[in-house]
Amino acid sequence: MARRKIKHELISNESYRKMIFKKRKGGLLKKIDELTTLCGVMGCAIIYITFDNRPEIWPYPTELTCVLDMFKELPMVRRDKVHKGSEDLSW
Amino acid sequence: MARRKIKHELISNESYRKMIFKKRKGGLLKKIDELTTLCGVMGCAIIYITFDNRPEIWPYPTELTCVLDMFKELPMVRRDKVHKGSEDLSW
DNA sequence: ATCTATTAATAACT
DNA sequence: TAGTTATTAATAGAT
Repeated sequence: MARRKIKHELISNESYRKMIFKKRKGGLLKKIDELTTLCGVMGCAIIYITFDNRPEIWPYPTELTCVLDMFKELPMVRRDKVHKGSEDLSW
Repeated sequence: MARRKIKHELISNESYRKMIFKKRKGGLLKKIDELTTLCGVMGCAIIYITFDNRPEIWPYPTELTCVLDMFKELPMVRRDKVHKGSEDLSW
């Protein structure tokens, strides 16, 4: 969505990759904010940043805690479905 | 981004809200897929869908497990920072 | 479920 | 490194 299309593959140049990450990170956060606000759902994104070995969570730590707590409280049979992988990726 | 702008607030009509959710869910999944592929990071989105009481996780359950395991393995001092909320939402 | 007019996101440039 | 612009991508409303 810009001057040119970008190939759907790992960006080999590290500084360019980090620049793109920083830009798209903001865009993703905005999308999550919009989805949760418009549709009345709670949610977050968790990204594990391989190149500097730290995770990042959006939009809010409080929101994350809430969502993760719900995940922990799921009946085990449902969690198993997640861990084993279901076709449509949801229950 | 369409025929008209949409207000950044909860959509009151339930059937319309669900339609928008379904559409934007796909868009968000694509954005996550692009970010993780282009930038070489692992990540997922967790959305807790209030209206039918079930969570949904993208992109892959295996990916989720991996990311959540990393979260669990963080030193407690770092997890505390998340739970209490830091200004820039990352470590 | 598909289409399309329009807005939004963003790759390259500065 | 932050801001601008040409262009592609996402999507609201319609079909």
